[in-house]
Amino acid sequence: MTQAKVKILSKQVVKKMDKKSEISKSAKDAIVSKKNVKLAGKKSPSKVKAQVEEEIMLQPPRGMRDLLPGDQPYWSQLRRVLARISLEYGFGRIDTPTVEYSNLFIRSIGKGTDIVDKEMYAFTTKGGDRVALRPELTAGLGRAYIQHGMNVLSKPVKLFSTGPVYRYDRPQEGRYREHFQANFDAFGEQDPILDAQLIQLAHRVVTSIGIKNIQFQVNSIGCPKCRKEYQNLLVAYFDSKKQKLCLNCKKRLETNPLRILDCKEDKCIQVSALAPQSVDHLCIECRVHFKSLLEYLDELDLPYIINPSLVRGLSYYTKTVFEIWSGDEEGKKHSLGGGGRYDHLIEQIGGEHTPAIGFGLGMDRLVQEMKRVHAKMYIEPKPRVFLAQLGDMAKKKSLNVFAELQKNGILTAESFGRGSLKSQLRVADRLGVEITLIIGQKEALDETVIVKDMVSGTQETVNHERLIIAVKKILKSNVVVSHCEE
RNA sequence: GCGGGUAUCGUCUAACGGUUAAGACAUCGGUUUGUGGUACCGAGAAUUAGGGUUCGAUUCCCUGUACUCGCCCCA
Repeated sequence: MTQAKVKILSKQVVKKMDKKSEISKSAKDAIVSKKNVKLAGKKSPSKVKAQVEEEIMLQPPRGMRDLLPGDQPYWSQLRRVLARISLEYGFGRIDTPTVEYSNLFIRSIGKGTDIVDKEMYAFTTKGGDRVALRPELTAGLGRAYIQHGMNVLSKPVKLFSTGPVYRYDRPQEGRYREHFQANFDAFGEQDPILDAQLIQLAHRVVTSIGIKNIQFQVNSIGCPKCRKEYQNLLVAYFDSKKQKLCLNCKKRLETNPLRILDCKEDKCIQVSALAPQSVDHLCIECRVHFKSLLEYLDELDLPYIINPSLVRGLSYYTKTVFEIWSGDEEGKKHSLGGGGRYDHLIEQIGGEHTPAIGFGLGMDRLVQEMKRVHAKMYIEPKPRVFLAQLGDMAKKKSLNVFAELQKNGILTAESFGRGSLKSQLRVADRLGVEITLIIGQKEALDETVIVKDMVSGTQETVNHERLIIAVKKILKSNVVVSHCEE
């Protein structure tokens, strides 16, 4: 942002604030309440906070949240696992923009889906482009695949990506308007062994972060050819039972009849139970594909069930679809991710025919599960040395001493803003460091440092040049703390 | 988008319609000027916002907001 812009902006803010405070002042005067008497002479910070909150919003927009330092060990652990496994399975990392043209999503995910019709963060830019915050990762990956001519690479082209995705949904536990997904996609291979391999990969990720009690649900929704025939059958069936369906499903009969199978209304479940199932109406090719996938899965010994009503909300899927669920002690199920084959997506958005398969994992939900099962997590290395300073001259020296320690690989904590040695030692003690280095007026003049062993309480004064060696010597004699807790 | 529940210091919890809105934990400072723990002392810190009922509202009613649960949908 240019300086001029900043100036204009801050002017506007000031103006706005003046206006607001005027309003609130007059409103308060009008009331002449006892509360004001109470407030007289005492500036209530809460009122100030409320006012600021109103003006600049001390909260992110709905459905957005902060991932605080306390959460980060879980996220680090998850990212490490993802990075390792993507490498093992030969997936190359790719990052695509958060914003794409709206049409990309409309063409790929499909009109009539909730994601596109109701949940997209779509807007028009100043330049008049119709764009949207990505509601999922696959569309952007497909676009990048075509744009960069990845079809010339040796197949399958395996891509791994993580990042935020956006859906204008009603927030709930484990559901946010901005959430993070990890996506694995393989382009250019139609063999069902890929389907099985991706499910295996998903299983490895989920179990590697310590989540147990996983179940895969798989289904085949066929190719455009057999699905069309099946869909006709289904529509005919539901049409005959139309009066027994819920209002929503009556509409779905026109727009997206497959989704009726997914409806949670009792009466619809009853009707769906007797409906023709997609697995019974697959064409030969799709049936063979599904059958061999199941054979691979049996071979892998993965916990899976066939769920004939599994449909998924994105219309680009063909043949294989699957979801990953975890269950807790109370029998509640949590959806962790899902995916499937999308053999026609690439040509739908302008590429050559490219069979492909992929899946997404909800990282927020994985973290949630990690917390629930108390999964082991990555422990950041803790500083084992504290640097304390006393007096102006020492304070000036301390920055350089600090930098020197870090350069030598000695992770050091400090609290330079504090004045008294007492309060600094208190911090050092709380941090549980093994050594505290003290520089006072005298030491600053003599070019020395006091090295205090926090365990024994003994201390010695050493010359500047010998500082690093002396510190390392004490650290080495102490028991080395493991960085990763098992 | 629809329905239910909840809302007090940073966190967790108190307060028959009348209290200076209390406590614990956490934070910061101090207990003689250059040494940690404990203890002790002190400080800052809240009624989600706006209306209404009432002599008087944290408490009762309405509206907004946020969170939360279920639905819808999804990861």
